[in-house]
Amino acid sequence: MSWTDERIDALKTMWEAGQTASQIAEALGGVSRNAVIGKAHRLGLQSRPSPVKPNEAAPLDIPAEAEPEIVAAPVAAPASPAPAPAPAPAPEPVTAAPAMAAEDDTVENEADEDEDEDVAAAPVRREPQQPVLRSVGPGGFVRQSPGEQQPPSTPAPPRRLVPAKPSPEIAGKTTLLDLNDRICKWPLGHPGEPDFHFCGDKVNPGFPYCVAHCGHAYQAQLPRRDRRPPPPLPFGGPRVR
DNA sequence: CCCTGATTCGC
DNA sequence: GCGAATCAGG
Repeated sequence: MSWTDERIDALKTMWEAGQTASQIAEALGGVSRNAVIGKAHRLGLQSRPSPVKPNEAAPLDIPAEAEPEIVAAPVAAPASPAPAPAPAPAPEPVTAAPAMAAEDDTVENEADEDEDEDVAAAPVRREPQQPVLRSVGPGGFVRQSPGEQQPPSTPAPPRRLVPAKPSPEIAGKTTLLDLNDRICKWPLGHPGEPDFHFCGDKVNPGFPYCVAHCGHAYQAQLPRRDRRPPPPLPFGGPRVR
């Protein structure tokens, strides 16, 4: 399995969204957690708080007390409830699938679609290989253990595979696949919901978000006694169920 | 033990 | 460049 542009892009997005290397590896399929980490580093992606790196304190000069240090605000940073990837797309179904789409990795699509669906209305760009996003609960990830995955013993779908159909609500919105280095990755809505999408505005250069959302994600670090108790609203409020 | 990311180093 | 092996903290 090689690092195609799509896979690299997915890696970047998920890494920046706060997914763990394991989750990313599982979502991409065909790569190990180590491979994801190695690739992320080679790409120069910024390290997220590592359990093993106590953070190298700058031994150089500490006198700069003039400006308030900018830190990522954990409250507003949309790091935790990132889009949870769908089950691993079963990279190489070794069992000869009869007459499947040849070129691309096929999305796992157990939902049987009948043919008369009209998908032409959605101008949303679709990559067949991209894992479908799914999530559970407020801020919770879906971790799928190997045991609960689709048994590979049923790899021969009797029906033709149809690319996952994005919901009508997502039409025209910025989806995961639309993300790149230039557009705001601030999530709107909740992963797994039909209209979950991203801000999509032009980024504040050097940041993953637009100027407005940078204002949410990055806040001046105040002295402790002046801090407000952080409102736990990572994504604009708990999911209503 | 499990998890995590970082790093190394042979390929 | 890639990723398994290894390390080390939680």
